[in-house]
Amino acid sequence: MATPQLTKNQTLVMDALSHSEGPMSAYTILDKLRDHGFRAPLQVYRALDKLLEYGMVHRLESLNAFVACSCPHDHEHDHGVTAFTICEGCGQVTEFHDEAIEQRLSTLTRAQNFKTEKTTIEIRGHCQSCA
Amino acid sequence: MATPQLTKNQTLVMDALSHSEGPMSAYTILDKLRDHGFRAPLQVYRALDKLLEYGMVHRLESLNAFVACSCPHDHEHDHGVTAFTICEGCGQVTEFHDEAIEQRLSTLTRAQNFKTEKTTIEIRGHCQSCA
DNA sequence: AGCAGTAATGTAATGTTATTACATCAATTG
DNA sequence: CAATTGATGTAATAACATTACATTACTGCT
Repeated sequence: MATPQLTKNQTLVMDALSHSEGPMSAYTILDKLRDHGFRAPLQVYRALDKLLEYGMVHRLESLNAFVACSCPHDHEHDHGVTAFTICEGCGQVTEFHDEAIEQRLSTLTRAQNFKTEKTTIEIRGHCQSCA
Repeated sequence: MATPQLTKNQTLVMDALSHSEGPMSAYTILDKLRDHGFRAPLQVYRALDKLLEYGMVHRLESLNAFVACSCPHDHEHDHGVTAFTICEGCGQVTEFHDEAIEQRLSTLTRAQNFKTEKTTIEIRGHCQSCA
């Protein structure tokens, strides 16, 4: 998917996430952007929907929070399954991709004739520094 | 972990989940149990916390909902990583376990010196019937 | 320029999920 | 039986997300 030109609100939300150390909730983003004219949650959620669609942002289901995609390159092609380690101590989130896991999940879902649309893999624990 | 004797509220919540076709939200459980004297969300959440701890119930992060564990036997030992396919059509949830994925995740987290506490794997899509 | 159609935005209200705080009751034990 | 601990009851509030509707901005066409 080619990354389209972002709108004003999308750009603001993307910048907020990019400059953040870790994941942010929609309401945290909202608060960060009040100075830029944001007033309501929907402004954030609408921007996030698009950014998720473009693959520039990921949603962390177990945190109800969002992070900028850590892949440096553009988002023109799908990166397959994305997985995360999430440190309970410092909040650090590390994104990774693994072909072997992807293959294995594919085999398993295929065996049930299940058509995968989105895969969530989130590992909660403690990072090296916080262990 | 040995499964302890369940309290009244825990039993009610467990029964509600066991007899349900699919996952239920905490508030749906609450509504089902009003006739049995439930009045407040906390009664449900407290019971769920224990049932999760005992491994008798799983939380589906991507749905904010809960399902009874499908393992038939008691819950005295850990089953390692649990994964789910979740059909967007009919809501059917299938629990599965795979040693290969577990091993691979273990290798990957070990490489970052990450100490895993809980792993979430949820695959959204469509089941054979709903494809 | 004028117009129509579409995408983006603004705002309010509401719906859904989860937790905090505090009081009470019940079972166990020394 | 006092003391502790675990379970429960209740109210209030916090946190996360969506619906509905009005308005504005952009695009393409004549």
